[in-house]
Amino acid sequence: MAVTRDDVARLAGVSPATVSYVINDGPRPVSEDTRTKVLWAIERLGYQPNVMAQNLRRQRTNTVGLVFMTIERHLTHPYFVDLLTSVGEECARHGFDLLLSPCPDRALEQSIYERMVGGRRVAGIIVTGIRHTDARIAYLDAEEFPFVVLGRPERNEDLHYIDVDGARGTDEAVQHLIDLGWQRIALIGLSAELICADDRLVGYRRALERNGLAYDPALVVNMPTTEAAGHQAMTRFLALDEPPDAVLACSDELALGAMNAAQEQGLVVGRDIGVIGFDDIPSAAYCQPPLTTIRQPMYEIGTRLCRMLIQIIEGKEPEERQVVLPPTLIVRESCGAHCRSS
Amino acid sequence: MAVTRDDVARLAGVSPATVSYVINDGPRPVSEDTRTKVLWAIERLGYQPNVMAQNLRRQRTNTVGLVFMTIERHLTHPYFVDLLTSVGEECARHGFDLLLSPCPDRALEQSIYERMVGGRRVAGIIVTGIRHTDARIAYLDAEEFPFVVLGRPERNEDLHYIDVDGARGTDEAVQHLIDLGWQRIALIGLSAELICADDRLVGYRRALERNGLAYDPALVVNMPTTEAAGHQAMTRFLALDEPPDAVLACSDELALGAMNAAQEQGLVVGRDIGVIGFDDIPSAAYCQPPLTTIRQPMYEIGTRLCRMLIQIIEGKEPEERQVVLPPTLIVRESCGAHCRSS
DNA sequence: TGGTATGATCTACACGTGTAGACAACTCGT
DNA sequence: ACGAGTTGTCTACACGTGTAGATCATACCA
Repeated sequence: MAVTRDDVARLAGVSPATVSYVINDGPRPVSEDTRTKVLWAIERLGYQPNVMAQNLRRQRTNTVGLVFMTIERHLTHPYFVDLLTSVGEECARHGFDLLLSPCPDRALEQSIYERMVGGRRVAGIIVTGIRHTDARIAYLDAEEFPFVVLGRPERNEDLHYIDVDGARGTDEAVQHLIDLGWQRIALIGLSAELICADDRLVGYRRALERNGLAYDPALVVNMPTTEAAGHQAMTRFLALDEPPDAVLACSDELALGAMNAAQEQGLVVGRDIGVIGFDDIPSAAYCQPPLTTIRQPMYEIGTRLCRMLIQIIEGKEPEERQVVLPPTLIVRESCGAHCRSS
Repeated sequence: MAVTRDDVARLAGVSPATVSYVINDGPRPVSEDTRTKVLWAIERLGYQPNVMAQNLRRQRTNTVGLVFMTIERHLTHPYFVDLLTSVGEECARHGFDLLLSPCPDRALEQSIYERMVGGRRVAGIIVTGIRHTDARIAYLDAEEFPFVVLGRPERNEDLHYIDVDGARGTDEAVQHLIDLGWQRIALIGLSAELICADDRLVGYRRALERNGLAYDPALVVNMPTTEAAGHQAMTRFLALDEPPDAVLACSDELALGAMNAAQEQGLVVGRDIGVIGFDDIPSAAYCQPPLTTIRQPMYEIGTRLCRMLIQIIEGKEPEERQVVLPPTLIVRESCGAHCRSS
């Protein structure tokens, strides 16, 4: 049987309450003398408070929940691992745990959230992959359950979120392509239901318009974030009567697939066609040619998002409520910067 | 205030115990009549049992723990996401949750496990990235805590694990390279502390020996699983007086980095130098040239591993105890199969 | 010196559930 | 018709903790 608070109290010659006061730096003061005795007994017995009992008593778990879609990938893999890492580390810093739930089917999504919330399995939730009129946000709002959002929901007045300015990212990327002399620029967008897909389309159109280029719907597609989808999109583009001479893909995985398709057709990426990705995953720097891409500070986002959530859980006013971070264009070779700028 | 079992009991006109018996299909029988009334009341009130109270009473959480190293990546990103997905889905099938803990520093590792085990935060643990004389396994064994292992620990008589036959994978890959006419084959291995690093070296040497090729230590390095490391290793190889004409990398990310380095030097991968990777991550099929690689059935491994663990947690004898799965060589173009077989 | 404020500690209970023990109603064989 | 067995239900407690209320010693002031 595991050692309990009562054992510690007995060994230290104090009451169980006093042990709790020491452990929690509790609501009552404890004399230095007693504290020492208790700490000694804790050490001696190797006592660790029973988390299940603490949770029941506090009516709260020190756990943060995160649901991730395993179909229609809404986050690229490396990007997602960065998020997990940063969120997990920030949790650990505050004595929190991270509960992860994959969602293999949209139909199960609601029940997964209800399970987390209704069963009080977690104290707060990080929501990702925001969609138009997202039922999850309505639900969490109605339940008055603590949550923060990765991305910018539509009705967001009193929500807590951190987002990357996707429009700015695509705008800068398109401008960069235009500056290099590309004329007919296609966009491989994200799944249309995602709000950030719109956002990125906005930047794309804005840059075209500013430069007096026409917007051609035939040059825009929406895809899940996979190499296969990128390959498919590029193949389709190249079969057009008037194919694009450059492509902006809304994820690096899409971009890798697109580059591959272009290369299959004998095109030299960077010379015959320009390609830019989004995210700056590790392999972007090591593909051939190295991929120009729009970096998102994912690690930092995860950290700040998690800190925000924990502050909400603990009833404090979070230091930051709504953050929009700028992305950074990382210029490598796939956009043609090295062939064409001379 | 949340609705409790007592509320349901009151509404249904039965005792709280009866409600529990219905919910758990409990240790006592319940009449069909009563069951209906209780289920109606549960439905009506939207009752969900309080997990914290259940945990305390049962002295067990329905939670599986997984620790992952965030330095010295021991798993490639896509590979790791597959593991998370499959483990998470299998957990959900059994009503379990998945607790994830990143470990940013080897020095913290022990305390992370102690936190999970000692605080009874989880009911069982999945251990990955097994090292020589691994303290974690000794610890979990000593605590008699339920755990399963991804990979094959050294002293494994009574352990539960699932592993991929890495030696067989590297053996087949080297044989394939030799069959294609490559003569001087280098190995970019994993971090030397990993047991599977040894395993793969064994297969590499076995294939060389069988074909009468000398083993040259200058052609073997150990690296963390990153593109940067692969790039560095290849650069070093190519600077040798007698550089290799083919390279087997123990992860696809290493292979991508290695291909990139070779291409920087003007070599055509598949013609001037053969490259084979390990894992078959999604981008392996979409890099240029497409990467020949050794596929590991990660999704299946995660599923079976998790099922094994849950059976152990529930006190059943697991259906399988020690499994070694064969990897599969996926031939694409980076090995030169398309140039040289004609 | 008596009264009061303060600090340190203890006793006792609630959190919501699972289930053992008690008990009542009902079945069945003799 | 009566005891024994079975079935269905209820009452009561334990799981280990956090903390409010009570208690007690000590310090301080008038």
